[in-house]
Parts: sequence; C-alpha cells; structure tokens
Amino acid sequence: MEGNKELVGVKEIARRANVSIGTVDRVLHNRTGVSKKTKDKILAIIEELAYQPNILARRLASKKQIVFAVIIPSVSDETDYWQEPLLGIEQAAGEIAPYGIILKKYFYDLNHKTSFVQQIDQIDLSDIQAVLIAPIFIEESENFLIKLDKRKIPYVFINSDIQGHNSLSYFGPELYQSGYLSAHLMKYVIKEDDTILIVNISHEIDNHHHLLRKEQGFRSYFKEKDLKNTILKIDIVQTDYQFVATSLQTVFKENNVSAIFVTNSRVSAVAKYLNQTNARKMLIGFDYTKENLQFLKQGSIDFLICQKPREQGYKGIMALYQFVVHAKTGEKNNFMPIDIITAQNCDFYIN
Amino acid sequence: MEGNKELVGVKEIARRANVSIGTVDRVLHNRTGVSKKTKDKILAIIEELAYQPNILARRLASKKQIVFAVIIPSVSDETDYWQEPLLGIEQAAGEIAPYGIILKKYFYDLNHKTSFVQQIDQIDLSDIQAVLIAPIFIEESENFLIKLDKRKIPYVFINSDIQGHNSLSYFGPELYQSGYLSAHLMKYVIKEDDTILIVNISHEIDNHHHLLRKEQGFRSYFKEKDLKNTILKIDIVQTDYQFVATSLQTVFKENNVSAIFVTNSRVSAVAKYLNQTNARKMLIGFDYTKENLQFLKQGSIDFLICQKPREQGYKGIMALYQFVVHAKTGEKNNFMPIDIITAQNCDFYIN
DNA sequence: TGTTAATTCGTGTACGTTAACGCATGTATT
DNA sequence: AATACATGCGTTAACGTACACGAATTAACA
Repeated sequence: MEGNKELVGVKEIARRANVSIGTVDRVLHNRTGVSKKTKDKILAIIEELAYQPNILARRLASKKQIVFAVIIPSVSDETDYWQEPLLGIEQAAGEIAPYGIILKKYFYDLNHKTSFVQQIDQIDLSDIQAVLIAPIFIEESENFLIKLDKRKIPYVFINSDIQGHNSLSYFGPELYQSGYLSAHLMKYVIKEDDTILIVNISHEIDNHHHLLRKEQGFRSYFKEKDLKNTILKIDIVQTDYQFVATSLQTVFKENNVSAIFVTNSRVSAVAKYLNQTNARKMLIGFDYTKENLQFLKQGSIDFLICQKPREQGYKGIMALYQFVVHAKTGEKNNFMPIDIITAQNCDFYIN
Repeated sequence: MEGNKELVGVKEIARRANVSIGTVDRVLHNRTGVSKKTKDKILAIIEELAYQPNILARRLASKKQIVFAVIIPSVSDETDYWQEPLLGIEQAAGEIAPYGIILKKYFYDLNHKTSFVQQIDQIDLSDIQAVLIAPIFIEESENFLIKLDKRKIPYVFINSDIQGHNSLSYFGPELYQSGYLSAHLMKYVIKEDDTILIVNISHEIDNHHHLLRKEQGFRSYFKEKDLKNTILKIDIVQTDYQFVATSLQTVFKENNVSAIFVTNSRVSAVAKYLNQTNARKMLIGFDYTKENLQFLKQGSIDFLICQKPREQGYKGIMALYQFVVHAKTGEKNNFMPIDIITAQNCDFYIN
C-alpha cells in the first residue's frame, strides 16, 4: 500500500543485464551503439521492473534546458482577452522554471494572418521540445502542425481546436453550449412575445466561426423549447463605440427589443449604449474584462459567460510539462467550465 | 531579460568565503560547528549572490522523504461531499510524488469531535513537515495548531477558516456571499408577493454556523433590495428522506411557498419530495453531488451553487508544496469562486 | 609544557543520471 | 596483410547538494 521502497535505477538494470550503465543509458534514450540483442534484453528488464527514471537526477545531470514555444495572439487594444491566458501561462512558467524549463513566446496579430505565419517562421524547431498554440488561423496552423509532427514535437491547443491532428490535448471552450446556456438564462426573464436581439461585434473575420457557433447554441435552445420569440440579429463589423451605437440605434428604432445576447466580450459597448440612452434591457455577454465587469456591477449587464481564459493557458503549459518531463498524458479534450458571472459572485471569480 | 545563467551554488559561495562547501552547507542548514565570524561572512555572501539552492540536487542528495499530514472528514454515507476535496488532494499528491513527497491521511467523523481528537493524537509530529487540515471543530483544532506552531510546522486550512493563527493560507468558500447570490438568482423568478422558504437540513450541529452564514447572506439581499417577500424557515434535524418529506409537508400545508432555498447539499431530498408530490417550485441548493445533478438535469432543481471542493484540496496541497520545497508563499485568503450550475452548463463543470 | 577536550573546519562519498571518451572487437577496402 | 572504419560496449567525470568522518585548530587545565 505505501511502501514501494525498492526504487530501481540504471545500476540495477545494468547489473541484471550484465552490461554497464552506459549501455542501459543508451537504450533508455534510444541512441545508437547497442546491438539488437542486448537492447531487447535491457528493454525487457526495464519493462519487468517497471523502471521509472528519477527525474530529479535526470534534470540535474542533463545541463540542457527544455524549451516550450508559446504561440498566441498578442494583447491588442482591440481586446485584452489574451492577457488572461498569458497570465496563466506565466504562472505555470514560474512553477516549472525550477525544473529547467523555459518558454519562448511568439505573439501574433489576431487581425493578420501574415503576422501569424511570420511568427511561425521565426521559430527554430530544432531547439524546441514542445509547443502551446492558439490555432486561430486554421490552414496556416495545419501547415505548421505537419512540421511538428515530422519532428515529433508534441503540441497542445488552447482556446480553439483543430480536429484531425496529433495534438496532446485541447483546453478551451465548447462554444455551442455556452450559447445554449445564455438562452436558458434569458428565458428566466423574458416573456412569451418579447423580441430578442443577437449582436455580433467583430471585424476579425477569422474569428467569425467562433461567434457563429455560440449563436447556433443560442437559437437551438429556443427551437428545442419551442419558444416563439422573435430573434433578430445584427452584425456590427466595426468595433469602435460610435459605430456600435449607431448600429444599435437603427435596430431599436424599428424594433421593440427587450433582451440582448452579445456573442463576445464587446458586450460592454452595448451596455454603454443602453446606459446612455437610459434603456433597460436584459443583457448577456461574454468574458470577464475590466469594462464588462464595471457594467455588470452597475447593473447594465445581467450575466457574463466566461470560460476561464487564464486556466486555459495554465493547464496547457502544465499538460506539456507533464508529458515532456513525466511522460504522463491526460485527457485529450478539456472543455472549460461555462461560468456564469453576476454582480453577486464576480468578486470571487477566478478568470 | 531571459538569461540569468550564472547560477551560483555552494561551491562558488565557498570559494568567495575561503571556506569549504562543508562549512557553507552547515550555515545553510544552520547546524552547529561554525564560528560566528565565518557564519556571518557566508551569510553575507549568500545574501549578496541571492543564492537559491538547487532543489533538484537537494532532493536528490537528501534521502529523507517529505511528509504532509492531511486531516479531513471521511466520506460518510451521510454526505459524499468530502470525496471531492480528497480527489483534489490525491491529484496533487500524484503530481508532487516524483519530488519525494508523501501524504499521510487522517480521516475523522464529521459527527464526532472525539474522532477528530483521536486522529490528531495519532499523528507523530516529529516526522511531519506540513499539515493540511479542515478545521471543522474549532476548539480542538486550535489546541492542535498551537502544537504545530511550537514545532514551526506550517499548515493550511481548507473548507473552513479559523482566524488568528499562523496558517499559511485558506482555501474555501465565502459563505455569506453564496447565500446572497442565491437570493439574487431567486429574484429573477419570483413575484412580489411570493413566499420563500429557507430549508436547513443537518443534524451536524457543529456545521451549523456554516448554514447560518449562508442564510444571513440570503436574507441580506432581500433586506438591501427592500423586497417584501415573506421568508419562512425550517430546520430539519434528521437527514433521512422520510423525515424531510414529513417536515416539508407540514410547511406546505399551511403556506403557499413558491421558491425554496436549501442551505446545503441536501437539496436533493427536497427535489425528490417536490417531484413525488408533483409540486413545481423554484429550487436552489448547494453542491455538485450525484443526486443533485440528477434532479438538476431533470428540472426539479433550478440552480446549484458550488464552490470547487476538489480545487480546495488540490490547491491546499500545492500551497504546502510551494512553501516547503520552494519557500514560496501565495495569497493568505483564497476564496473559491461561487459557481452557478444549471442543467445547461453542468456537464462542463469541474467540481 | 604537555595533555585533553572542544570547537571549527575540510574531505570524501553518495544520490541517479547524462554523455563524453576511449577501448576492444569485427568487417570491409586496398 | 595492413589499413581503415564501424559497431558495441565500459569507464568516468560531471550535475549541486547532504552528511559522515576525521583533521586541524583552539581553549582549558594540569
């Protein structure tokens, strides 16, 4: 139960196989210079003893650092969303730094594919042991993944997933369900014949499928429950407040909207508009950003849906660490919880 | 920015101080056998170089294990709540096991102080480096903490806090606010003159202040918002279903209750009763247990409030690890997020 | 002054692994 | 037959720290 004291090491393996520890070491790292026969014998003994290398000794003896590449969007004034994953990444980095692991970070611009490609090209794969990547640009990412696969460099995705690749794991949201949940929360408040407005605010075309997926979830709820509310939708392709305000004004002039679902963190712009025009409507949006929080507390936003951006970064790095250092693999798909933030629990939220 | 290569070790310190590494080692562990003069000199150099011992080498060279004592309630049939913290604890244990840390667990019975004392007495403090404890029984815990303080053994609290002690940190809920939040959620649904019922189900007297704190938060919300709803309350001191059902029946006969707030995980019993009597009322309770989850999905429970029991255990152990091994301290008070679980997001919840 | 006992310190080995170095063999090339 | 070169392996010095052992120095006392 508690005492598996007799931890064997290379010495014991060597003794049993009648070879030197050098040879054992060679097969452990499958380097060349061992005959098939002895290699098999040693492998068998390793198997039999269920040998676990002592990682302390290993890292101590090996002077080379382990390097993880981190490829994520930069935090723009456009959105400070990516600050959070970065914080998580840096926390993890701090925790594993004592074990000789360092990070190399590559930031790309969410609005420009070219910047992504540029960063990718800058990476020297020959001195990188693992990769954490937010694969926003699908095609370009896939080209990169193929290179990684060739070199057998493990990688994990955060924030968005690409199917059909050998990623170690994915840490991020399940978008559909978050839209579905939003609809449910909305239903608590609206009446039978209320009109609902879905608002997409984004000029980042490549992110659009993100928003769409949430919208699908949202609409599905109404369909499944057979609710008859009118659901309007507006795409706002400029993110500055003036443009948003004007767009909303147009809609509101022609329709009597009583609840709004904003599909991303831009909900604060809508809240601001409602505030200024003194219109009180139910409002649901995404992400625990500074501006959103302000409107949440002040009452303009009813609910924020949030999916632990920081944790995505933290866990992503940790998954790489567990794999590279301890050869442990965890779950492949790690959907973040879909958190509901209100003015009452927001102070305790861990982003 | 990135390269603080020149990591100094005892060797360098010894060289600068014109002593041997043995002497340096002695002052590092402040053992005896070093003259004050050389000791001061070495200390000064350590300071100057901001020497950080290499923990890998340290743990490798030191054959002794580090032992953490874990003192928490056992999972009873009464409640399987404590299974979750335990899971978190065991996950953390798995992660730090490679670094020579082992756990000794002491389970006590929530219903019996004596069992707590009994477990405490069983612990041999001389071979324990740190303690994780759920200090449910305050007075008895305090006696124990004094002993720990004397031996300078660090400890962290989970689940409930005791003020005025040298605990490294606390990981657990802020109860008042979770009651407050529940009230807010309820307000979305109830009408002005609806009657509300608060239900306490517990025969564990010592846990009672937990429940009370939530009730206070709940009531405060109604007071602050100046809501005029009638709030009834019932204490149910037996936890078996029959007793709960009978108690509820009595209340419902005399009052027209339209929403119920159950102050702990026993909410499933209430849900079951509502189900059987075909009564539909808004229902809010606590904790992501198997039974609760079932009623949540099926629609009898509207919201579950949950505070990451697993994470409490995980983070508690990790805090001890960071302190004992890396001499790092984190925040003292770590209130868990107050999570809102509905049928729509429950599948993604991480307990 | 010599003897003894503290006190203060240096040396050596160990922890389990890595990896450079080098020594035997065996096989192919002139 | 002499030379070259590859293959298969053992030896050994690190990595940074812990700690036992014993040597040197000093203090104490006769």
